[in-house]
Amino acid sequence: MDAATTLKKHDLKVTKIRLAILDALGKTELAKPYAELQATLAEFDRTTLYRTLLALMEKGLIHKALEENGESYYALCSDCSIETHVHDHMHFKCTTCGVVQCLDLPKRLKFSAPGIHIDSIEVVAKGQCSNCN
Amino acid sequence: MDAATTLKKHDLKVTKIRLAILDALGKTELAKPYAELQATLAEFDRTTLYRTLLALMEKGLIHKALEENGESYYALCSDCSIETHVHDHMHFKCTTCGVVQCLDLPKRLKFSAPGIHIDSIEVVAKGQCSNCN
DNA sequence: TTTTAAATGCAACATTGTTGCATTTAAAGG
DNA sequence: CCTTTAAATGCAACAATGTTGCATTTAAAA
Repeated sequence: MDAATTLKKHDLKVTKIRLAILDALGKTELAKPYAELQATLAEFDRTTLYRTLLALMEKGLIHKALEENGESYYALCSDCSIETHVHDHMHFKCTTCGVVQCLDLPKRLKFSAPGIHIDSIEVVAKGQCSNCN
Repeated sequence: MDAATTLKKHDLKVTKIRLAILDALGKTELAKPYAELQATLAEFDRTTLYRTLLALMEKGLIHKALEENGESYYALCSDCSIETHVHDHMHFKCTTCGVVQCLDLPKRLKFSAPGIHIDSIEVVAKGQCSNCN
């Protein structure tokens, strides 16, 4: 499914910056840092970028994969095309080259603690990617 | 062990703001958001707070428990008194009242993925705390 | 083609991060 | 208890990102 169709399916108008963001994130399976997105999309006002990222996140087309030292990394949702918005994956950051990617989790994690009710779990792993080790 | 002794053991001079930060974080087992720390420690310059938090993190007395929407939550390290700096715990945020706390993990987590080498894993869970459910 | 709600661009301001530098201070040594 | 000095602090300044209001433009429905 192309980006324009995806946007329409999520009740979002097809606009230039929305196509550009999906294109920028869609070229690889990797998460992109905000600064890189802003540089790539420098032709647009940064307020528009800010609001567009919010809109795409709200509709479940993209997600914030990692937030580290004030820098946010964004990635496409692998399940863009379906209704429910689940994340059966973890986020991995290579501490050598800096890439951030989404990895599948073999099974859904379960944790528990007395008295608390857990709705969602996020996992962030750090180490060396296949290019760096 | 009191805060002054803890500072000395980690080669940090005993200063007013360092004692104040350890005191602010030490009253409970909960992580405190940066804004709250800054308000509590308003008598100090925010640059000093910034550099002091860095110093305390570098020496392993405190850690950043969570970073969410640009807000960082800080907490004491439970193993302040020992040499090695390990975190066999997860971070939990109550989506109702907003509290962030460190919870023990029953066992050390292990993940693997083809081609990559994982050094560390962080887990962030969200849900309702014991007061809110 | 017309209409209009939504999207965009621009201005403005808040918060946090970050560095340089002059001043103050903790604490070691005499 | 003093002197000394490396470290800590406060202040100024700037960068990056988050956030809102409002006027203008535009996607897409009628």
